[in-house]
Amino acid sequence: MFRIDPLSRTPIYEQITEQLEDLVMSGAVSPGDPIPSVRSLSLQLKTNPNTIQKAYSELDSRGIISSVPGKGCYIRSDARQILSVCARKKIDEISELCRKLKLAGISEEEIITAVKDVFNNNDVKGEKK
Amino acid sequence: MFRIDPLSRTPIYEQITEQLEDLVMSGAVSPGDPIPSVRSLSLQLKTNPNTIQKAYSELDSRGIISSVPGKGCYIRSDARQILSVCARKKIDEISELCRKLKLAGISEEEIITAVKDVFNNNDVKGEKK
Amino acid sequence: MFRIDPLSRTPIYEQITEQLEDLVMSGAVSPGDPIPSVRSLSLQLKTNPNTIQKAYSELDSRGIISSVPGKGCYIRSDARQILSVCARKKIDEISELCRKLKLAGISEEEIITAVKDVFNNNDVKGEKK
Amino acid sequence: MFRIDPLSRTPIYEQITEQLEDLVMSGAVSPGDPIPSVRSLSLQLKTNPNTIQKAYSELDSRGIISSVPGKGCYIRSDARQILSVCARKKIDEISELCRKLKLAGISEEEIITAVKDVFNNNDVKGEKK
DNA sequence: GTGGTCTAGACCACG
DNA sequence: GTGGTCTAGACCACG
Repeated sequence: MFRIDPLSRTPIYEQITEQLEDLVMSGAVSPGDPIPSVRSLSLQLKTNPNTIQKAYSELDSRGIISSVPGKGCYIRSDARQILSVCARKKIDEISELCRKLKLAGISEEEIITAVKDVFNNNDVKGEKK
Repeated sequence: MFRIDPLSRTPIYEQITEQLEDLVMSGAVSPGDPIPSVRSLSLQLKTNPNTIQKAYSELDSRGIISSVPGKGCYIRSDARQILSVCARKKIDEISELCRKLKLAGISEEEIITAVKDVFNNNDVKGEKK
Repeated sequence: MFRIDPLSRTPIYEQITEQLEDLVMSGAVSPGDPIPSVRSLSLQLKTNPNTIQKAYSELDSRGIISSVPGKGCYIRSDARQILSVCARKKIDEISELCRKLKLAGISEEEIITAVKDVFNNNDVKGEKK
Repeated sequence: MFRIDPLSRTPIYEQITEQLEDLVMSGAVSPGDPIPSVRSLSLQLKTNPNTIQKAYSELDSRGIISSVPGKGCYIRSDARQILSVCARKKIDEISELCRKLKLAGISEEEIITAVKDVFNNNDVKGEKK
């Protein structure tokens, strides 16, 4: 379910939150679905339980998951909507990157080609067509 | 010349390097131009001189500026070329963001519109049309 | 692992980067190997942690080591290749020294003998034959 | 007589000492020859007189020049011999560089070729044949 | 005045 | 425990 790179620069807890959010958005997990317990996931990923705990707390505070004491964690019903709203903020990030690319002399076409590539292909992350 | 947000999670020294690189790419500063001395900038931004020093060292090692002990720092002649090469990497960042937006159900058109907006307008950073 | 001369004019942090690079090239340390933590090395060498940090940051930005916050630092897989490329620049330094030696009346033979000595013998650094 | 690069990483005073030593070794200046006064050289090179003073003090303490108050500075009679002795130390620097190059997998032949190039050609510094 | 190095010590995020 | 950032303040070489 998760793939962790312990040597990555992005913190492990962040890799987890990011991947779970991706799973929610892609429909791989649905509202109401249970997610692994802190303990089981920490064993599976061979990470410190505190790290998993931090990831789950983060997701909880964002409204993505809900942890029910004694019962476990599950995806909240409005998880997708929340993430959709967040997604729009990423458009601003793209605009900001475009501004820098424009200054660097990169053409509009080159960027649009990159955007279209993502939407035309069912690329797995990082895969070359 | 610089605007620092001491409460941001991006380190102060990184805010400085980023902003100076933007100034170079936008043509606001040109090769050969002097940049503020470590001490004067530290006074102006109310940060520790070491923090400025770290930013300048970073820029020096990247080939953007040249620090001449006893004289000051200035923009290197090939600064723009170096940054242009780096800029291409930002396209990958855009692709990654697009992948997430695609999952979130954002349409290709919406993103392309945002890209075109940047290239069509002479937007000042952060300005709304 | 390291020998520091605090009275040398070459900065402590540079003595460290240089020695670690030598250890990589000599095969004394290998890709994936961990290197001492910032704190432990600072205690061992009786220097300030910031000085070690600076050395490690430098090595990180050169691609020799990778610093993983919360985990430690280790030798990167491509460390040797990077250093091999850098090594070629040292040939220019030798040419420059030769020019001065030529002016000083030192014969070509004498220098070539010195070069051959290094390659023929398994000299430990600084050992006289 | 001197060519100074004010933006170079090597201090101006060191550029001066180095160049004067080269002039002595190449025979361009001879024992007993006068060298420019501090004031005239500082005007000519557009540098701070203190910088010239520092260079001359350095050369004086090494026994290369002698300054006679009220009369000026001149090359000492034993200047060449002193520099010849110093030159031998440069062979050690070459050996040290060779050790690193050996570790980096650079061949003996490649280095010897570089050495021979210097001795076979009357290359001006930095000139390609 | 300029940049560069270093120490001492604090605080942070991460695991 | 780990590395990373930052401040305060000292001292250095260079010009």
